[in-house]
Amino acid sequence: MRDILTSTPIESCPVRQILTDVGDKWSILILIALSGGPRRFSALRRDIPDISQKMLTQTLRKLERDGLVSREVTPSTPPRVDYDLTALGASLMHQITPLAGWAVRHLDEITAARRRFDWSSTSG
Amino acid sequence: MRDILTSTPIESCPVRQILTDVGDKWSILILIALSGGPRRFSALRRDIPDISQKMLTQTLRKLERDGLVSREVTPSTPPRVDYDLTALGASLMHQITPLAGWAVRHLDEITAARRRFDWSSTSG
DNA sequence: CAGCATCCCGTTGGATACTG
DNA sequence: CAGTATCCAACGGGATGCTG
Repeated sequence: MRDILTSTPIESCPVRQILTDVGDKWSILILIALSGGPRRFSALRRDIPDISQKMLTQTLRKLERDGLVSREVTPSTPPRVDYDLTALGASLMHQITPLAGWAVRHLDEITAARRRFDWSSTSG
Repeated sequence: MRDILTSTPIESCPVRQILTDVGDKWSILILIALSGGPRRFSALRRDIPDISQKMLTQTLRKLERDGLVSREVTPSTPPRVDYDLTALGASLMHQITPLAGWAVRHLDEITAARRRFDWSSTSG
């Protein structure tokens, strides 16, 4: 597996592509919110209280561009926009879920490792 | 699942923690390189030609701090440092591998979606 | 309601030079 | 060989104000 690193340009490493894609500040939170079912723009804002309107729009556009999220506009007044996971997005979430499980199970371990590291840097 | 978004502070979402951790520019590439077995600093530089020495050091330190990578110094002249996955790091990679498989299988689909999106933005 | 446009700052990461 | 230190450019992302 190691040879894929040198044999291909960095950018084309598929694992890296999706991790940098979904590894930004808001993408997974949006995907998690949408995995509960379709959701309007304003509903997503309530789901993720800390996100700014700019970043929600921007991240949704990116996810739509990647084919992970669908966007359906109802041109009423006021306008209404529904977002949903595509089949591709849902299949990605099926991969993320076990990873989430791992994260939950091992978060304490990571936190403990950090404490040990910071401690032995400070004192010993 | 959606309620974990509002019921907890953003930072404590475990999925997000590991994704922002491993989602930076170099972490996974290093973890992939190390999943082939222990590796010296200079060997890692060769495995990942584009990485700067600064970022290799920095990222290795972070991974070590998180308990994902071990660092063993042999104080000879010239010095020798061996890096390896810890048990925790290896178990994380067991989660990443299926995700990598997904990425490889669906990369074309994502690329196609992007082309469609960019095309319909430009013209029609 | 669901955006877009602008300004601005903090962080990430690259280039380069030096060291035990 | 395996780092550390410094400087600097680029990008991500927050705050604010305006619009169909």
